[in-house]
Amino acid sequence: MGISERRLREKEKVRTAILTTAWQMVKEEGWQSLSIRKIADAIEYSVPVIYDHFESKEAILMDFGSEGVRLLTKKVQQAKEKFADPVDQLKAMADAYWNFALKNKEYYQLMYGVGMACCEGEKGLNDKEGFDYFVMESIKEAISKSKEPGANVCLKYHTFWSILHGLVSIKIMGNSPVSGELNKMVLDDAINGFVKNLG
Amino acid sequence: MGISERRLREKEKVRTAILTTAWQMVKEEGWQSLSIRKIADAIEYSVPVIYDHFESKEAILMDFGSEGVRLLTKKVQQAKEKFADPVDQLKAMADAYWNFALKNKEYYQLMYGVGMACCEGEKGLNDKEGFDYFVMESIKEAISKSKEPGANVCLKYHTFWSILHGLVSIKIMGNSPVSGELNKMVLDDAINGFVKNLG
DNA sequence: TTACATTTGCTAACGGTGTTAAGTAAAATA
DNA sequence: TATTTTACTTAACACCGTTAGCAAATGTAA
Repeated sequence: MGISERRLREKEKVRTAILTTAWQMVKEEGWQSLSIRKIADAIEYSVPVIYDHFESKEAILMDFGSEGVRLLTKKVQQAKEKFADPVDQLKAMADAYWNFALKNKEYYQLMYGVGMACCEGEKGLNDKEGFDYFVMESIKEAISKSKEPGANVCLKYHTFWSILHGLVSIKIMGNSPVSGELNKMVLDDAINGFVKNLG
Repeated sequence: MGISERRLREKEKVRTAILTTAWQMVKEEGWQSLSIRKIADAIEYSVPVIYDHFESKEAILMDFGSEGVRLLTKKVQQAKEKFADPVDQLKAMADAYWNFALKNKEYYQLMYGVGMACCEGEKGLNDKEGFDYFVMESIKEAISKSKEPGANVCLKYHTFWSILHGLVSIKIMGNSPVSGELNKMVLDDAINGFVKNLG
């Protein structure tokens, strides 16, 4: 009796439809204008059907949030793996982070609440396990080879991340009268300063 | 005939009541739960009265946004004036920025869209004239005394600002498992790195 | 003082939101 | 065939920002 299997498959189809429709809307009109009712309308089901698949609107957002974290982590890891030297790794990871954020503005906004309310308090930046680990690994290695091998790795990681997040946030909010080129220069300048300051 | 004056005064009183009530609500429950209807209820007027004083809800937000910019600029200016050396000025301004943001989380959120939607596109970071000027002045002076007097002031300013904004945003979103102390250390570390990298 | 005009504030609505209770019709099970 | 379960819908609840239309109070002019 593959009936229940078929049913499960069809249920999964609806779930996927919800997510792809929602994503399309967000890409077209931004997070602001995403609504349960519009999704329901687009997938040609009534509103409560959505609540059979997601507990709330926020649950849908969290789904995208996790996806964003996954994608970012992967990109950063791939960038890191291309180099053996820890400083090269840090520079590559910074670049990867920057590229991800600008190519996936909507993900980044949701993940870190840039210009929007995101997964209130609970999640957000927490389960970024992966990014922090990859970066700290490289920092630790770089520090151990430096003049100050006793430097605080966690502190340095936070500095690194702050620089990246600040740059990205400002760029995404789009009020900086600065061109994309200059922005890339700012990134390189900031990361160079960071690396030099490692010792 | 001071009648129209009295009327103007009373109108101003209502306007003030709207703003102080709104601010109190934001302080207590955050920007999310601010609503025109709740304000009307609290000031004991009907809803349309609010539209006699503000064109829209966003106009109220913008009012707070301008106020925030004014306050931040003032704090930064005062911090700068305490020192003559440009590097000391930069450090003092960074501290002032940091302190303002953490003591006035709600203002900062509104001004730069941290964890919320703010004055869409139009304003936001733009009319920050003052902060950018003060910082660039110090940077210019610091650079002229340095080994690389030809460095790009605008680029350096953006690096400076990115570091601050990143740090503040992460702290405000509250997902960093980092104590206030370490955060202050991160700030000092990042600004030190920035200054060293000026040349 | 009367007649008109302006201001002031209200009620009630429009169209939107997330969420849920209650009911129907179809399908699976006994 | 009768009963239970599932899938799905309609309709509501309680909000939201915004605005049209109206009543009462006030100011101005004749």
